[in-house]
Amino acid sequence: MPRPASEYPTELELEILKVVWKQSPLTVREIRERMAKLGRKSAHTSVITILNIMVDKGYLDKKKDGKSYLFWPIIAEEETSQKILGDMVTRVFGGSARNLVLNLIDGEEIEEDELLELRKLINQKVREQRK
Amino acid sequence: MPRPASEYPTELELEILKVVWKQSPLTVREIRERMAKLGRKSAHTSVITILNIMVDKGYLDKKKDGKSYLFWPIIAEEETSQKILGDMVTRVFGGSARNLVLNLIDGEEIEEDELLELRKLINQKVREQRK
DNA sequence: GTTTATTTTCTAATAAATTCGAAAATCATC
DNA sequence: GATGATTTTCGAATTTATTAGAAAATAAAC
Repeated sequence: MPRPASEYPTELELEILKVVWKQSPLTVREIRERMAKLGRKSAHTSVITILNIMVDKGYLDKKKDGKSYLFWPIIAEEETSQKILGDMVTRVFGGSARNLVLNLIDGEEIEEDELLELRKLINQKVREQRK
Repeated sequence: MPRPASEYPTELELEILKVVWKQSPLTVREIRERMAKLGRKSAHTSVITILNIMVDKGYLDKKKDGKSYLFWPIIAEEETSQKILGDMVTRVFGGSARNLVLNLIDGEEIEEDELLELRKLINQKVREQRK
């Protein structure tokens, strides 16, 4: 038994999702154009193939519109991100969200103003939970 | 042109790295035993194959010891986590570490005491940066 | 209604990731 | 130095992820 299928969108699928999360429904042509603009150039048929796989996987839905199809997402961005992130917490950080954030603020990824904003957000969250 | 090779350890490679980060050097047999204990049962030859790939990729080094080889990591856990995490910030959260943490604390992943500890850690980091 | 442009369907190829068996090599032991 | 146990080498198979061309379908335009 080789590699199991990913439980969440693959890299390419995520790029497509980002496009349709921003605006939808879109035709294949429109999705392809937006992907190209983001630096990912694929043949028209390649895009169709992936889109149909994504429909099969339950990430997108489609309906005929004249000669072509319209596609739109049926999974939400926030939940998808959460799933990917949750998997990373488990796999990379041994299940500890704390360790993830620790690693994040130890890297160079994050600036002081972002840190201050995070502190504010955490305070809000703590207050919310206490209600 | 299909999928490009991953820039950081794959899922299985990461499992093996976790084993050798914990203790090393180890023989194939020992690595295999520890993986089995963690729920990942593979044939002896499968483990060898992966280990040699990991040596090729520069994740591990090995040296002969009697009839068998000893393996140990030559990449650090923290840097590896940072790389994976950084890629996720880019790909999933549009480059915003802030958005990642926001998503994390909005999920159910995190308890109040962890939140409080995070706030403490952020305060420490802010103070450090100001020095 | 035939030509033309666009779109989809169908088929297939390629590389990465993962898997492992048969055979060869190695070392210990008798 | 033959026997046996363990280990590695070598070759190959399988599935996912990604890619795209040839042919067929569709709608528009003349």
